[in-house]
Amino acid sequence: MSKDISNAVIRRMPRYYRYLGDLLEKGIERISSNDLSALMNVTASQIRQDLNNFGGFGQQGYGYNVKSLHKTIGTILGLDITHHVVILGAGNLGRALANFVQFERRGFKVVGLFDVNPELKGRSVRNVKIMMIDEFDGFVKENKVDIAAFTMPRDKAQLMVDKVVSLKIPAIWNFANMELSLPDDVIVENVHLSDSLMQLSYDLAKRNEK
Amino acid sequence: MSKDISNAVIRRMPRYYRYLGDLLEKGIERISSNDLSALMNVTASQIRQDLNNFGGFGQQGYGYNVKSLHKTIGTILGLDITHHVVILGAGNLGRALANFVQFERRGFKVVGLFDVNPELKGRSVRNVKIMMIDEFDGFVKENKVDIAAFTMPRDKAQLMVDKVVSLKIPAIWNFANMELSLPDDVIVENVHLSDSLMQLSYDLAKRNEK
DNA sequence: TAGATTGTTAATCGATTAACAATC
DNA sequence: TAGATTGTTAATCGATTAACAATC
Repeated sequence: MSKDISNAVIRRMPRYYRYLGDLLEKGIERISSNDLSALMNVTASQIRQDLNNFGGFGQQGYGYNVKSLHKTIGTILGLDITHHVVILGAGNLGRALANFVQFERRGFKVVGLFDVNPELKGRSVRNVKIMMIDEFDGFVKENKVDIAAFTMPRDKAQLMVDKVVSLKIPAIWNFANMELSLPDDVIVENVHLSDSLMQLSYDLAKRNEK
Repeated sequence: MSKDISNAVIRRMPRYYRYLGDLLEKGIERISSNDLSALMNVTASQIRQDLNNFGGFGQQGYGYNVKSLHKTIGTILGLDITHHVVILGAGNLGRALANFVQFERRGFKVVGLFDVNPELKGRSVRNVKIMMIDEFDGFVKENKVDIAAFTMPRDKAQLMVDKVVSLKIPAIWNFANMELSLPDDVIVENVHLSDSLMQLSYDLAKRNEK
């Protein structure tokens, strides 16, 4: 039933989810597209269009039930499924991700942390032992792994891509500041911190220009 | 001279910059929009349109000079200007950012790291001492600060927003998993790791559906 | 000069917004 | 029932792609 929903829509879903989560915490039961639009600074029309890609979740004259909409979007995003994550690179960034509490709440379970630095061997982060990278192959063969987070230095990244592909890990969460070349069936989600910084830099430059 | 270039275009500039940097390293002197488009998996038309927003950087019959285009895009993005950054929250993520080498290469200089945890007091990361948050006001009054990176826990974020606004720091690089409510003249660049994870989750769910 | 490739206009495509009938 | 608000169609707007004359 994948009607191929546009990426622009998908990218907005986590934001809806976040806002609905906040409303839920505040104990708000229902909300109209109009009120939500004021809160989120988008048009009510867009909210209704977006949600209707997945089905009619609202009710005329009432609006949307916060709790059930939140849950539904969670399901759409696959947050009710547990994903097993390995983190490749146990430096500050890798450890930050391993400590990231949201992680587990959203169904992402860190099952392994790998590094090349022998000093880190045996240390653990939130009950996950840091292993050496030469144990990686064996580990993946023994354990289900859905996502490999790339937090190693840039120069090790392409090498690990090849490993990940040959081990048939379906998805990569890429923090290495480079474009990974990959077969089409591997899912990649890039977090280019460097690009984000450049955007900030541009905005500052434009501001000063005025 | 800000003709208000569309955000879609701006968001693509860092990627061009990255590719051109790679080409430069490989010693490639010139490239046509056509060759670059094949490399980057976008249309040649889009490349030419994008670049022409800022001026005619190419030459008919020749293409684009890699080195000068790289430099020009760097200037457009404001990478030749030094920005002073404070990191608010010296946990793993804050320390990871402080260690981020790209950072300084792009004109971002970490001038201060702040935390509430007294155990961290006096420790330093890449020659930047960790200070206590109560020293923050004084520090900002003595030093130029352009960007505050928000790497503290979510519940401290809105409090720090108020501080940043009253101290007139122009920009926030936000890693806290929440929407910050801010006056319009404060620049914010959000890095919602949580959203990125959800996107990944969605892609995995869709894949499994097939 | 001939060939290549840009800069730019025009055509197409897709995404957003507006409007309103359906309906709770 | 009357009022509110959705779901959805139609209109608009903006972004991408195609095409080609200009020009190096």
